Amino acid sequence: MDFYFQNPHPYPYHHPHNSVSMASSSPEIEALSDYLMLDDYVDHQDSRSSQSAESSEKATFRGVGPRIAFRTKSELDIMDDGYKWRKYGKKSVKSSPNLRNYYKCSSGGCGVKKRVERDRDDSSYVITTYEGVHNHESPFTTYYTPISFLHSDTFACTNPTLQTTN
DNA sequence: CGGGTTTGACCTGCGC
DNA sequence: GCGCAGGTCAAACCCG
Repeated sequence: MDFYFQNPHPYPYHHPHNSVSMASSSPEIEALSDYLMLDDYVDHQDSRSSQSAESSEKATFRGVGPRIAFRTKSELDIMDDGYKWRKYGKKSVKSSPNLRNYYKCSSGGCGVKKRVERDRDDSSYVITTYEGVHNHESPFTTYYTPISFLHSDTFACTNPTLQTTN
């Protein structure tokens, strides 16, 4: 897998009770460390995955949209990002001693998936990988619209396909 | 009873 | 072709 770090992350983590992108008041979430940009064409850089086991994670996860991965220091395996997710699988993968969980967006017609696993090097971190673009607003935005969030330079979304407002 | 989780089986791609 | 590894399915189960 090829990915690289960037900060700040563009994905709309805007849940007030689990606001990873902002100063965290939650004891479980101490700090956001990184987000990872996964891209099929980015193969010129191997900033982190020096193990061959990582690169053996091949294109089986390729699919229907952009992939974004977050690396978050959290004791919680799943983080409420405002969307409803339904777990559909769990696997132990060779590249990590930890289990990997598979989720789909439970909204009808929305095929966005995410994987959640613990960092193989530091199990206090959780790696969450999103694939695809939601074809609907977050249920959360019905009563909380992160307009200022999306318009701020700090949290500007660099990937237009990820913007939740349209 | 409806929706989410669990979990083993199944599918698919890839390397040998 | 075979085996391995990762991803998905789906029936059983759980819980509010």
